[in-house]
Amino acid sequence: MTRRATAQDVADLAGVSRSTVSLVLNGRADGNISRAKQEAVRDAAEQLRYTPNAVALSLRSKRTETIGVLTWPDRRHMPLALLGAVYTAASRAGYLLMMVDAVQRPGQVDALLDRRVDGFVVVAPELTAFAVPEAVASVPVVMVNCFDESLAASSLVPDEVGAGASAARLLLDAGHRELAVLTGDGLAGERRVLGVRRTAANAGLVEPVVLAAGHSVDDGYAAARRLLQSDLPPTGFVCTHERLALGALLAAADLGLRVPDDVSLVSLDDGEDLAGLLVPPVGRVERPDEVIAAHAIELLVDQLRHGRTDVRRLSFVCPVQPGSSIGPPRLRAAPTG
Amino acid sequence: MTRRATAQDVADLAGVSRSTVSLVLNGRADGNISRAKQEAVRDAAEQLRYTPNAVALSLRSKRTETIGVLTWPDRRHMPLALLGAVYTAASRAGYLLMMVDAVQRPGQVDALLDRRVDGFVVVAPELTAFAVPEAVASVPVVMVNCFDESLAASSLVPDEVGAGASAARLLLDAGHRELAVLTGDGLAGERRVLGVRRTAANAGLVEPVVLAAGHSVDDGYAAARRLLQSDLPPTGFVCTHERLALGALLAAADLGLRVPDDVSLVSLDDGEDLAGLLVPPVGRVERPDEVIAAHAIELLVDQLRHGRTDVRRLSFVCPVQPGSSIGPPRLRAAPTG
DNA sequence: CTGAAAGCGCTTACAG
DNA sequence: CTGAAAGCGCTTACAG
Repeated sequence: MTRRATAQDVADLAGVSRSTVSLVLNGRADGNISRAKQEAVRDAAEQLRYTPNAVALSLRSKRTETIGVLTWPDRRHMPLALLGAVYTAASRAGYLLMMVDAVQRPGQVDALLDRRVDGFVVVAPELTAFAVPEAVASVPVVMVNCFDESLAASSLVPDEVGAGASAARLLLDAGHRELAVLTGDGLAGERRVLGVRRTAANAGLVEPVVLAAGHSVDDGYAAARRLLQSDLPPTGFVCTHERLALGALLAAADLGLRVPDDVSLVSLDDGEDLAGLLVPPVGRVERPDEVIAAHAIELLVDQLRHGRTDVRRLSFVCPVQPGSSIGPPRLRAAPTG
Repeated sequence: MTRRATAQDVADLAGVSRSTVSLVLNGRADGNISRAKQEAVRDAAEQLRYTPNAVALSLRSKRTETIGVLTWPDRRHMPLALLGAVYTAASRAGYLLMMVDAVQRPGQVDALLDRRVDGFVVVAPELTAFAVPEAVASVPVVMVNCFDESLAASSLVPDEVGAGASAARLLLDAGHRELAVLTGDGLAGERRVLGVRRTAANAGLVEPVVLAAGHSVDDGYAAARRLLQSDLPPTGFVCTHERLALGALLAAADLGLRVPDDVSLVSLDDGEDLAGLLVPPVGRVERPDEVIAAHAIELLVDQLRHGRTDVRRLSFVCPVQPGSSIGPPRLRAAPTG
C-alpha cells in the first residue's frame, strides 16, 4: 500500500533533474549526460524500483498499449480457444487485453473507448455477421470469426465450406457411401453442411441425411440414436460441432455399437476442445485458432504501430486431425425385397 | 479515426471555461453556474459526444476503476466459470478487468501494476496454495480458489471436504455400500477424497477403493473399466472431477452396463460444466462459482471504495445437484465360496 | 456566478 | 552537458 516512486523521486535521489532521469532511462543519454550522472540515475531507479507510471505515459503518448476485445457467448460457450490464442499473440506483441461482453454489456464498449484502448479485436464464438458499434470504428478494428460487410475492417474467418468438405472426405476415403450430418443452426453449421453436400455430390453419393439436431450433447444423442435405429442407418456421421459428436458417441455405446467398428464418426471443431479427448478420440477437422489469432494480432499491430491500413479478408484452411473413430464401413446385409 | 472531443472543445463551443464544463458535467453546478450556461454546456457536450478521457481522469484521481486478474491454466483448463463470474460481478460494480497468465507470463503482472490497476483478484483453476508476488500486495488483493498463508489477503475457497462428503452421501442415500473414488492429483482431489472416506467410515462402510486415475477422459475411462471388470466391482463411483466422470460413463457404456441401472455415478465439479450435459446427466456436487466470485468482488470493492481492510478467510458450501446417474445398487449374486 | 491556476507523472523540444 | 518549460486532459481549490 506504499506510494510508488516517480521520476521526481529518482531525480531527487540521484541529484539531477526529471528530464535527465527520463533521458537516461529511455536510452537517449549518449553524448548528452555524463557517465557519472547516468550511473547515479540508474542506481537511484533501481534502489527505488522505479518504473514509469503507464497512465501518465498514456496521457502523453495517446497510446495505452492495450487492445479492447469484444466478444460474447453463444448457446454453447465463449470462444475460449480463440480468446486464449488472441491473448498469447497480443502478449507477445506487448499488449494487454481488456475484454468485454459486447452483447450482454454493450455499455462497457464505451468504457473501453473512454480508456483509450489502441484498437479492437472482435472475437465471435461461431462464424457470424456482426455489426460493429459505430464508435468502435474510430480506432483500428480486426474481426475474428466474424465480419461486418459495411465496415472497412479486416476480417479473418475459417474456411467452413472447406472444413465440411474435408470432414466428408475423411469418411469417403475410408469407404463410406451413406453419410449422415448432425448439425445445429447458424452460419458455420450451414457452410459446413454445404461442404459435406458438395463433396458427397461430387463423389456421386446419395444425398446425405442432414439432421438439424441442436446444440447440446443430448441433442446429438437423440438424433444419432434415431438414425442408428432406422431401417437403413448411415455408416458414417459428420457432426458439425463437438457436443453433437459426444452425444453420438454416447448413443452408439448405448446401442451396443462400437466406434469405429460399427459406425464411424467425424467432428468439426467449434473450439470446445472436446472431440479429441474422447474415447476413442474422434477424428476431426480443426479450426486453426492459433493461426487465425496470430494473423489477426499481426494485422492489428501493423495498423497500430506502423499505420498500415489495408483491409484484408482472410479465409483459413482447417486442418484435418485423424482419429480412431474412423474405420471402413461395416458390411451390411443387402436389403431384402 | 477522428480525434475525440475534450472538455476544452466543449468549453469553446459553449463559450465558457473548462472549469465550468467540469462543474456542470459532474453535477456540481447547482447555485454556481447559471441555468443558461448549464444548458449551453450540456448541449455542447451532447453535440460533440463528449465523454471524459479516462486516462486523464485516472492520472488525477489515482484510480483506474480497473481490476487486475491473475490466473493460469492447470492441465485441464482455465478456471473459466470462475473468471466469467468474476467478470460479471466486477462489471456490475463498474470495474473493467485486465487478465494475465501469472504463471506463463509473470512479467505482465508488472505491466498491470504500471497501469495502476486498483486491486487484484487471483483466480486458481483448482484449489491450491499460491505465492502472490510481493509487488502485487501493494494494492488490495483477494484470492479465489487459492490462498497465501503468508499474506494478509482475503481468501475464498470451496469446502472441498464437505463436497466430497456430499458426493458420498448421494450414493449412500441411494443404498450403495461399495464405493469407488476416481481422482486426479492436487489439493482439491485430496480433500474431496478425504470427505468421501470420512463419510464412508462414519456410515460403517468398507473402505472405498480410491484410484489415482489422472486428469483426462481417457484416464477415467481406463480406471473405471478396470474396476468394473474386477471380481467385485463397486456399485457406485465418485469422480473428483468431470473428465473422469465422462470417462467412466463411456467405459460403462462400452461394457454394456447401464447408468444408473447397473452402476451409479457422481461427479464433483471442477468448473468444466461437463457432467450436467451428459446422457444421462451426472449427479454432482457443484462448486458455487457465482457465489464465490460475487463475494470476492464485494470484498475487494469494499476495500477499494470504502477502505475497509479486514481479512476474511471464507469457505463455501458446495450444493448438491441431483442427476439421473444415481439409482439403487444393482443386486449382485452372493459371492461363491 | 465564473475564470485562471495548480497539479496528477510523464517526455520532448528548447534554452543556456 | 543539463535544467526549466510546455503540454497530454482532467478536476478542484482559489480568486475575483
